[in-house]
Amino acid sequence: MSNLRVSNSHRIRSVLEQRIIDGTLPPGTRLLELEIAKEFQTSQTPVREALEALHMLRLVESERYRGTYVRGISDREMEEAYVVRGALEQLAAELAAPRLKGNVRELRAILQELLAAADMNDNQGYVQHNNDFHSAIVRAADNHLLTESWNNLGFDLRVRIHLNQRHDPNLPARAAEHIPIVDALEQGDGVTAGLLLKDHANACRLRWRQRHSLGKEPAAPVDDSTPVSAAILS
Amino acid sequence: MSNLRVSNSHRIRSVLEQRIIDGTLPPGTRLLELEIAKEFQTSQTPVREALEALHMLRLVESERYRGTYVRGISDREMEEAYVVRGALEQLAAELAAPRLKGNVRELRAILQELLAAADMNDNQGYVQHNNDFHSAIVRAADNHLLTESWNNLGFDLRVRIHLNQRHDPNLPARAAEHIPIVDALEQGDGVTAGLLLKDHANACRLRWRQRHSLGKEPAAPVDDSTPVSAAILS
DNA sequence: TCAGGGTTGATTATCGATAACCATTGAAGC
DNA sequence: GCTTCAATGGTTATCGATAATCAACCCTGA
Repeated sequence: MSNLRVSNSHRIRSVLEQRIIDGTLPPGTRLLELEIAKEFQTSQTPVREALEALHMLRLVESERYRGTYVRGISDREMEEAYVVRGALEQLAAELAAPRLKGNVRELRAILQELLAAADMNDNQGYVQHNNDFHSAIVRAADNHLLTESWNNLGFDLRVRIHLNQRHDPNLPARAAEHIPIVDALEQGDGVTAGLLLKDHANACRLRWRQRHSLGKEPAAPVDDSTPVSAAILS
Repeated sequence: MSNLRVSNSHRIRSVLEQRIIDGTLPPGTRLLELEIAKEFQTSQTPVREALEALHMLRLVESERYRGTYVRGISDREMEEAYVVRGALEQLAAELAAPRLKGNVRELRAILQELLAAADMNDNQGYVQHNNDFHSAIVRAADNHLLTESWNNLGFDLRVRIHLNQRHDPNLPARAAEHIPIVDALEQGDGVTAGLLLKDHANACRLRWRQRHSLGKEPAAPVDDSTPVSAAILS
């Protein structure tokens, strides 16, 4: 094999990941190790490693001696992810505020791109910049485990998967929710920024529910606690 | 090979994990695939899978073509973990409260064992029941992703690793902190329980700092925000 | 003495083949 | 017809060997 800078397993992982995201491999699709190995002109070994990695990303499921399948992401799981994300980002804002006080140049730049993408109704761009925005705040918190936990939610993956199905009809309004967050961080007010981020995640969750599980499962609300920030900001 | 109910890779993973935890394999130890394979009478393949799993647990580090090493857990990482744990458990309490209201029999049972272990100064038991306690609350939140994020912190592992070095000198006092948490949950007051859990994590973090990095790194505080619950409970 | 570059030993990454395993099927017994 | 169980086909789990890669060492020439 020629000079390979990335391992075979990594290459296979990337391709399969992309296919799952763009819907080429819909949920339920069976992933046969030898079949994939044949396609990528490799042996079974790197395929197994790639599948294991996808398993960690929760993109596939596997059963011993039974095989590996593409995993669907349920509306319920999506809602759960929003709830956890809200809590993690609230914490991130509180930790990041001292560092970002008077130093939000990068954040504002991302915000501009986000707003521009929203105005042009550019979904792809919106998702990208939105992820950059939240990621930047989390990284600014300077807590490696927090960053890793946030990444492990695989939120970008989830969103990109579902984006190929249905997307938010009103991107500009959604993008505008990010403005006061930057303002609060610029002033070093982490508590307010945190509450705004939490509310933002919750709002996204509710919009998600409206668009997908229209009125479904009202018996088991995931998190309908009162948005505390409403009172603070009024 | 005889009738194996668990895979070789899983068996190897468990043994190595235990050795890392109990200090048989101290941080920095190099893990040679073929050497381990020889010891476990297997080929390199299941060893590789085991090492990959340990890598996901952040117990080892590996570099391409360079090998795998046992990873140390720094005091800083330990503090980071406490901060994230506090946020996740605060959320867990809020979500779990409706479910646990008037239904904390299991929690109280665990609490009794926890208090008993603390009184007997039984470290092993304390760690076990303490983990059960927090785990029970997280599971009661009925949010799979939250549970997984919490598990991914690998808190039990971290504590068990460091437990073999130095442990909390006053277990009963620490155990007693759990009592008001159960009380709040029994009344369905998730907000209070959440704040108590957050404070509890923070207190653990500060005790940790006192015992380990005595007065070190005062320049970069991880999270010294005021414990909000103090005001609420007064 | 020292810098550069090829060589070697050690180790991981990958391979192709085999063993272990599960679900299904179909025949035999009831 | 229904149940039981052994044979079968398809797939994963594991194997032992080879290729790829890296770091350290040893030359060589200045």
